[in-house]
Amino acid sequence: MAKKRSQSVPRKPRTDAQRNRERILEVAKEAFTRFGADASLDDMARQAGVGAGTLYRHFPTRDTLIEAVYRGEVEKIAAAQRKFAATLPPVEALRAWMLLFVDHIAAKQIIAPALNSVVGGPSKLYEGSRVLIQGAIDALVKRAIKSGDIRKDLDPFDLLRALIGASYTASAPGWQQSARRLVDILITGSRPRK
Amino acid sequence: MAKKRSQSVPRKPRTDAQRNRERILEVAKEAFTRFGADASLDDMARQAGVGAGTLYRHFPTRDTLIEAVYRGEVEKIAAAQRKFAATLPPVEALRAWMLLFVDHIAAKQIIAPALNSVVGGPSKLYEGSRVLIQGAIDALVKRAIKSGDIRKDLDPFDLLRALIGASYTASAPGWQQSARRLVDILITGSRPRK
DNA sequence: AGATAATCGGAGGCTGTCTCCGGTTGCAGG
DNA sequence: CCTGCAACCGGAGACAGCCTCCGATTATCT
Repeated sequence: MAKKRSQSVPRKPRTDAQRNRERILEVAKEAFTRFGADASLDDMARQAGVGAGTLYRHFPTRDTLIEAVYRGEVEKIAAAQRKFAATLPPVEALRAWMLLFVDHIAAKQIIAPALNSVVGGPSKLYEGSRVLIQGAIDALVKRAIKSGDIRKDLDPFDLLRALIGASYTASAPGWQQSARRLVDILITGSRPRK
Repeated sequence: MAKKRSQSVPRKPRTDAQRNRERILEVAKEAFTRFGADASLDDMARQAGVGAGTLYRHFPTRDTLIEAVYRGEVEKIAAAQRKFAATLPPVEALRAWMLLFVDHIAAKQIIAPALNSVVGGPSKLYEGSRVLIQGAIDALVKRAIKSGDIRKDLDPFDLLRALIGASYTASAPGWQQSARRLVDILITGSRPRK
């Protein structure tokens, strides 16, 4: 009775499948940032040297592919929260994180559309990412509230919504300064009424 | 030599053309709000009882159609600015207008994508609307600055960007309260540093 | 009414999405 | 090693939406 994989253990994926999956992800990342969220999937398949069927088996819908591509990005943002919280005073941590958020989002145009669901749209696809992002800003806001720098009744979501707006318009010239100013306004507006 | 329309005067449009144009606009408004910005144009043509060719002659691209549909909405928003400015104190006028903006935008999902260009995206298609919206918020902000309720160095665009974010996420439950809170935060954050 | 110019609308080319399935290839167990 | 099975591969093709083209139709002017 050494090994028996009758049905429970799904068997480890074949190496070629794994390789293909990664090639597709690579190509997709490139394609999405170049052509936006509606780049041709068939093209990506061709460019990754696989058939369309393979692509669609790995990523049944466009959304699953997008999600897979930008999951890494989301994890970076979540990780940054921990770093900022550990090294900066509450308000500065929040500010730094908000700026980073806008930066990263803006860099990858893909994400913006997907974020709709992050903040509560109908699709349940991005649930995992939603949890990460929300957890990050929740922690930062909670900390800033505790230190008395932020109004007690602030809903972190409100800030998130505004940030998404900023990222949507990130193509416009001078958006970086604008984003910085917007973050300032938001933080100022979130301080306790004196 | 009574009338001569050799080439200059373009001749008034045929009544059937006019009628078709309006039917298309009606159907398009409905379709866009129901299915979002990428509803099928061929479907609209069918539903309006015209051929695809007719639709595309009236509105060469999807964007021109969108613009035509939401132009009315934009004009309403611009008009409201004048009303508010005439009847409310500066800050309240600004607040009221911002809320109205989010409301109207949210009602028509179509607009959000189009607004990218309003705030300065690459497309020149929505130039007219951009001018209207920008003029409105400029006037309100300028007035509130003059009355000393708003920081002198505030860029109206910054507010606009945040509002667009709010409208993007307007499908989420409770977005109306969220929008209201966000507007409050923005206004508070825009007051002069004491 | 007749000429003229604009409009109508559907057929059809094109492109992209997604499915289906025969052929192929890696992965155990003998 | 080698054999069988399960999983994977990939391209053909059905389908849908976008947009164009052009013969037939209809309004407008003289």
